[in-house]
Amino acid sequence: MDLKSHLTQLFAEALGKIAPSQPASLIQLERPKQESHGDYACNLALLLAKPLHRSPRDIAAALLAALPASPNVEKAEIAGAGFINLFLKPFAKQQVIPHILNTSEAYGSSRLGAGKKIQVEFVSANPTGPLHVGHGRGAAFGASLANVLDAAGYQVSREFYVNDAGRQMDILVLSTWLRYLELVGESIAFPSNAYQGDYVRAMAKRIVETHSKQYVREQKAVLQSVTDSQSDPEAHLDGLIANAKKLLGKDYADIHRFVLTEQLNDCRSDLEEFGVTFDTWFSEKSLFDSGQAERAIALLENKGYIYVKDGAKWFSSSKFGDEKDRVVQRENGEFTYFAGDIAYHLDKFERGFQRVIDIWGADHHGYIARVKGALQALGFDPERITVALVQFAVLYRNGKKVPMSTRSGEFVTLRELRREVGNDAARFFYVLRKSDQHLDFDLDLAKSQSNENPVYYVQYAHARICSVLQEWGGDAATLSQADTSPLTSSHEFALLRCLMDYPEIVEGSAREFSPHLIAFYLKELAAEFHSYYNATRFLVPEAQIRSARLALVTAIRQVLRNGLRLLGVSCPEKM
RNA sequence: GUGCCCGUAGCUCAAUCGGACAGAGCACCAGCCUUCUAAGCUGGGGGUUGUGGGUUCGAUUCCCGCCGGGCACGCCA
Repeated sequence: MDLKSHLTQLFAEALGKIAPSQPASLIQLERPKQESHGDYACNLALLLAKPLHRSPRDIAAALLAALPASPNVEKAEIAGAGFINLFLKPFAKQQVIPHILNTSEAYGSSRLGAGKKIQVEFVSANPTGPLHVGHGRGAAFGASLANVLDAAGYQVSREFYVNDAGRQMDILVLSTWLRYLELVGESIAFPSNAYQGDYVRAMAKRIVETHSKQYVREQKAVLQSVTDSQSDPEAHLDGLIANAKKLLGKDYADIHRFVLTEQLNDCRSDLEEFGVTFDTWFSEKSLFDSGQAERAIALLENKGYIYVKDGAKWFSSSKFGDEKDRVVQRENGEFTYFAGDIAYHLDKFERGFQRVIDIWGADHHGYIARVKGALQALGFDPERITVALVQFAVLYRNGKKVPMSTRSGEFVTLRELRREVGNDAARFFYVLRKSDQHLDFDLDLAKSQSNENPVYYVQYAHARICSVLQEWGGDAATLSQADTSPLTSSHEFALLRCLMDYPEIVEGSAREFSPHLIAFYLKELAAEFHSYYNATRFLVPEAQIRSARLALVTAIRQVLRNGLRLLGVSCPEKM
């Protein structure tokens, strides 16, 4: 049993003696901010004041008297309004070192998730161009969160929803085809609202190389009865797309497939290099091809939540907390994106996930109510879906905001960012903020090799420890047997406390879906270590003291490794 | 206009499912390398937590009003 559970048990026994009718679930132990308040504080007396109609300090005194003795507790005292503060014996704190050294990479893992199947869906970018720095944040956040949930004992599945159906893909196909026509000398004015990026030209070039003039069509036919781009740019695009489909026929499907494959491969390798991998790449298009969308809408229809208006089918989402009803099938028979999402979430639950986490860009927040509503209508508990909104990352270069727009081709890609600041800095910076906060990503700061850069600060602590152990030259495996009783300085107690907290940090991070807690914890642990390092020499002649200190720093190194691994950041041994 | 998110030190951000005197980093000032990595450390000044109420033994945290910022309000995806 871990220390905190042991202490909680003590209070449970005391509570049983003085107020047997009160539930033990009331008991909460917290880490006081202030050192003089001990190692753990319990507010049970304050919580009992009202139901017992007694003063908190009275109750605290009774609890204290009923508290069983423990070999781990030095003393317990009443403070403030009625807190009971526990002070641990040094031995109880020092024990964490052999515990960490024995459990190594498993230290911090827990059974909070109890093996439940949980799915984390993230990035899910349109495969219509390179990932940009906004996607990078979703990727870093999602990957870290998935790792944290994994450590917390969930059975985690990482999924990427591929938006391979719909108009944006058609625009990309059209864009590529138009660039292709340019290359083979059959130029048609390139619409300003088509995809402008160089990657489109690159794909066109590949098509020329592999298919020569196979996809050339008569200029006049391409522009046949297409709306003028001046009067209505969007209708202009749609007209061109319609003509492209008609003129290219099966060739259109080939280009579509080629373009999609290219983009997905690019996306996949980009993310892999970033340390972000997925178990499943789920195709939106497959939901429509397989009839799953149709089936999902039919299920809703059977339950009476679908009606027809203006020729379209509507889902009564307003009955489930949405502002208004939403179209699921258009007048022309096509399903909307929303229909796909209903089918997709239904599929998630049918695959047996108890919990589902959707990580979306903040601009999708209006979408939450309708998706949860649809699942509720289908008979599922909407609480099983958690939507984590990730605010946009705004890039700053030379103190100025970098403008971004995918369509205009004016954006900084995730690749460029990674090349510029490195994977480690990018991963760490992205999760250094709560996900629902705007992120100002300062490029100059992230790539500066200075102490302003938190990722180096944490990695540096790790490298320093490696360096010490190398200098020592002994066998680190023997340190788990070391006598840790000499560790009694204030620095050492601060570090022991920090190390003891790690499992709770991981649990809290999992419970609140907040990987940033790991990043903040690591900064704090590194700070405590650097401070200790400067104040204390480890490789001292006295064998007992030396072993104790080396055992401590080795335990610190282990926790730094465990935490950095959750964030997908490397642990260099030299810097 | 309606809905959601956010307002904390000069700047960028924390604050343990309501806890005790609100904490870090940067910037600024003053110090520390003959030692295991100075990408480091030590010390200092910095706050009416946007604002006005309410609930509570206790509020940065929960509720309401106002002010300020962001996002969303399509048979787009």
